[in-house]
Formats: sequence, structure tokens, C-alpha cells
Amino acid sequence: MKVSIKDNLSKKMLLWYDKNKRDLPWRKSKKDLNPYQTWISEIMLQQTTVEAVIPYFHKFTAKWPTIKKLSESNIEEIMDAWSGLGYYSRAKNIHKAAKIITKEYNDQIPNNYDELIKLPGIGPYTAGAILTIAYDKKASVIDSNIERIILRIQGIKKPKDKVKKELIKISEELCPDIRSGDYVQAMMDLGSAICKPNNPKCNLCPIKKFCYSYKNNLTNLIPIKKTRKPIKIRKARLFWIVSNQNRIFLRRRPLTGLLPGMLEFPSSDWIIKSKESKKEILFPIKGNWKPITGNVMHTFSHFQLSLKIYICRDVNEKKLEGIWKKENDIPNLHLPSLMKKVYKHVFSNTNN
DNA sequence: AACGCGGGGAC
DNA sequence: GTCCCAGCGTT
Repeated sequence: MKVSIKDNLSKKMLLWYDKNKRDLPWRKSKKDLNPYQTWISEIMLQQTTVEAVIPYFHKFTAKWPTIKKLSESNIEEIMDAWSGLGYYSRAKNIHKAAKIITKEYNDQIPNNYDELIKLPGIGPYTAGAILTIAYDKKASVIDSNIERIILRIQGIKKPKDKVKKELIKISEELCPDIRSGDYVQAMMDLGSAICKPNNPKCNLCPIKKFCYSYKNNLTNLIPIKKTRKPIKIRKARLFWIVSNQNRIFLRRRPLTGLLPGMLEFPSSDWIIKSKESKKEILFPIKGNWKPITGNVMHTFSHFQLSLKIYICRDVNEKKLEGIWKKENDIPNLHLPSLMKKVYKHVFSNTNN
């Protein structure tokens, strides 16, 4: 890459950023820079939109204002605070990392790549983001926005995983020595507002004069899209159990796998549709079971789930090991989105 | 290199 | 409905 592009691109981006930056809660002035808040925001923002993160960031940092406080909390509290945000291993890893930072780094988030990358939940992107945004160091930072911008500017028509080394090199070269944090955030804002995946607004782009794809009308072809596999459909029966004290039965999922440690209403195994057996329904307890009209559908990252809900009333609470909650308390529980869909479906299809 | 891992907004 | 999002850990 030519030196003139390197210098001028970051200058253009910083000028653009000063005029167009979004006002986000984790964007502090220099004197208020807080590596802890940078870390939490970057973890929350992994594969998650800014709009979804904002309320969670406020709640989380209000409840745990320091790493020390966070390291002293328990995992259930953290999982509850994360419920609804998705990708729950991030919450587990934050807890693990907080303990390590407190124990081994005197409550200070490391300021070098080799130590950062060792922490659970911090990979190449997040390490670079913390180095630039929290510590104003020059680093290679590649998120999906910056990746797309570089591929377009350079007119790279190969699949991105074939040019990984090249992208790392270019992203570091483009990163300025001063205001590196502002620069990477400028690039991400540009990717979000201008250099979008589809129908980019090139006429508004401050760096279009550096862009091979703009000049050659290739922005709709770069980055090349790879076909993704269709996701499978799973089916299951979910059991809505009401006790003779008018409370609802829940249990906590195991701390590994899907929705780790989250509360749920019990269900049968989630079976892939083609393998569905016609065996008799195995209810968790004897009783007068009745199906509820309709199904609850929910799409996860790698499969879709269709739930048929069955309801049983007047159950003795001592017959089941788990958590019993009053119906009025259900909406206030920390449930994953799937289970929120479930209780809304039940409430709207029964007349309690 | 491919997969498991959530949820929601834009279109 | 499909695509995408400030990715990471595991296999």
C-alpha cells in the first residue's frame, strides 16, 4: 500500500468522525477513558447490534461499576444480567476474566496484545479494540465493518478467509499512531452508516477516492458472498405446569451448551424434524394434560425450533424438583427470549 | 476449516 | 422469509 493512502485515509476518517460520530454510552472523552467500560462494551458488541447493547451496557456497568465488584459477583447474577442478549458464553468468560484480572493484574486490564489475548472471551478483534480505544495504541483491528471496507478499497475479490494475513497487515498499516481509537471507531461508524453490506452510500463516503470498488463499480460484488447452509428444524413439546397453589414450574439449564444456566420451562428433547418419532408423549408428571392452540417458533443461530405446548394444572409442588414461580412474577424473571415467547403464548391462549 | 453459539432489526 | 451484526472457543 502506498504511504500517501495510509496517511490520508486516517486523516480523512478522523475529520469525518469529528463531525459524524455517534453519541454512544461507552464513548467517553479522553480524560474519562475507562478500559473496563471499553472491555465490557466490546464483549457485548460481538455479533450484536449497537441498539441491542445500549440498555444492557447501562444496566451492567451500573450494577458492577468496577472489575473488582464484578469479580466478587456470582455467575448466576451475571447470567441474569445477560439474559436476552444472546451468546451467553460471553457472560461466563467476562466473569472468568474479571477474576483473572483482579488476581493477576491488580485490577488493571492488560495493555499489550499477548496478555489480552490470553483472557477468556478476548480474541484478535477485541484485543485490538482495547489497545486502540482504551489505550490509544496502534494495532490491527478487524471487525466485519473494517474488513468489508478494506476489501472494497483494495478491490479484493477473493474470499476473506483466503486473505486473512493480508487483511491483518493492511489494517495495521492503516491505523494511525495517534487517535487510533477514534480512527477504528470512525471506520466502524462508516461501515455501519455508509459502507454498508448492501447498497452502500458511496456518494457520502469521505474516502471514496481511495476506493477501487467505488471507482470500478464493484461495491455490490465485494465482499463476495458465500452461500450458507439452510438451518435445520427441531421440534419438541414444552410442558406448562401449574401447581395447586397456582404457581408455574421452571428449572435452570446446565451451565454448558445452549442457553447455559438460563431458566426455562421444561420440555422434551429438541429433536431434528426428520428423526421425529411417533412414540407416545412422555409427560414429566401424571395429570390432565391439554395442548394449547398453535406453536411457538424460535430461530437460533444454527437451527429453528418449533414448540407445542401442553398444560397441566393442580399439580402438587412436592412432586417436582425445581423452581415454582407465581404467574405474576413470570414476566419479571430473567428468561431467554425463547422462554419469553413461550409465556406470552400461554398467557394469550389461556384464560387464567 | 468448520461448527456451535442468540437475538433482533432491516429489507 | 433472508441477511447481517464492534467474534470467540472448540473440534
